[in-house]
Amino acid sequence: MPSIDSKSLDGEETLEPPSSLQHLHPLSYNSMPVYPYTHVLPANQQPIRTKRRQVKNACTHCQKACKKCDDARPCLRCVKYGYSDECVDSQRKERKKGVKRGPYKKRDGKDRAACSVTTSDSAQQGATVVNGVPPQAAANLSGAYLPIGYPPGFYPPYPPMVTKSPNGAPIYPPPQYYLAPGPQLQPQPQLHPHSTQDVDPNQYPHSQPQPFYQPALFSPVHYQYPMHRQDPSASSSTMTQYPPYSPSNYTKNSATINTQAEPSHGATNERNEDHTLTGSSD
DNA sequence: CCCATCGGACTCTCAATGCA
DNA sequence: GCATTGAGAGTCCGATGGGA
Repeated sequence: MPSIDSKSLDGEETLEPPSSLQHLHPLSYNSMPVYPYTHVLPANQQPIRTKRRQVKNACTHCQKACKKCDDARPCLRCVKYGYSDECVDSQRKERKKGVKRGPYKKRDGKDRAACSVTTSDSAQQGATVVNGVPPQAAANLSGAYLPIGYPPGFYPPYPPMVTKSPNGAPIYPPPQYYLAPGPQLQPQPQLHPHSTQDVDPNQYPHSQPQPFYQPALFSPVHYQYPMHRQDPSASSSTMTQYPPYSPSNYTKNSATINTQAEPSHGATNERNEDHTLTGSSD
């Protein structure tokens, strides 16, 4: 029985795909890809560390345990530990208002120049953001260190343009890539991390990155490749509003996810969340 | 090996502030 | 009105220790 790699849950190591799959995708387990994709950087350009990414709202269990959560409910950690039913967003305190802040310090020109194209955070991390594109993505745009399978320009703007609808749900731009089925692999028995029975549709939706690196565990047996839309603006001239997450939006077979159709969730996605390649746009 | 705990570094959010 | 700033609030890394 395969189990969810606890390291990838708590130790933040990314799931290592089978060696034969390592060229396919380097995403971390939880749909929150870490950029830059350090495995494609030359050794002398390996960043000290990548920027940590946070979910908007950790569930109560992860919050209490100070462990990494994810946007799905139940989150992976709660699924693993059997807290699926209790996996709910933690309450956030209202931000204080009316706090006086005093006059702002003016940054000198040198500082401004030093981070003219960086965020304060990325400057801290030594990661330069160029025109809204993460550093490695920028390199990819120029054709350098492009991971196999990623066409130039595959990466979305960083952060992605996300606006909010009147009801507060985030609105994402239409994806410019979709996933095309790749070559069929050896058929594998349908497995689920927690059951040999049918997957409970209320369980964690395993529709996100699995096809890229754990086909043996999750099936389908097709790899998928990101393909550029012929005409993104023609396919959807407006921003796409994502419905709130609902387990019914998922199926146990991620091959059935129509990555060109209305995305299945994303209402809780971070503003600067990278897009995954599985079409759920989070 | 797995899990719980937790200090503190890190990240994100957004009201206050400043400027055109 | 919009951009910038920076403090508050929250996340979660990583070390540590206990139990099976």
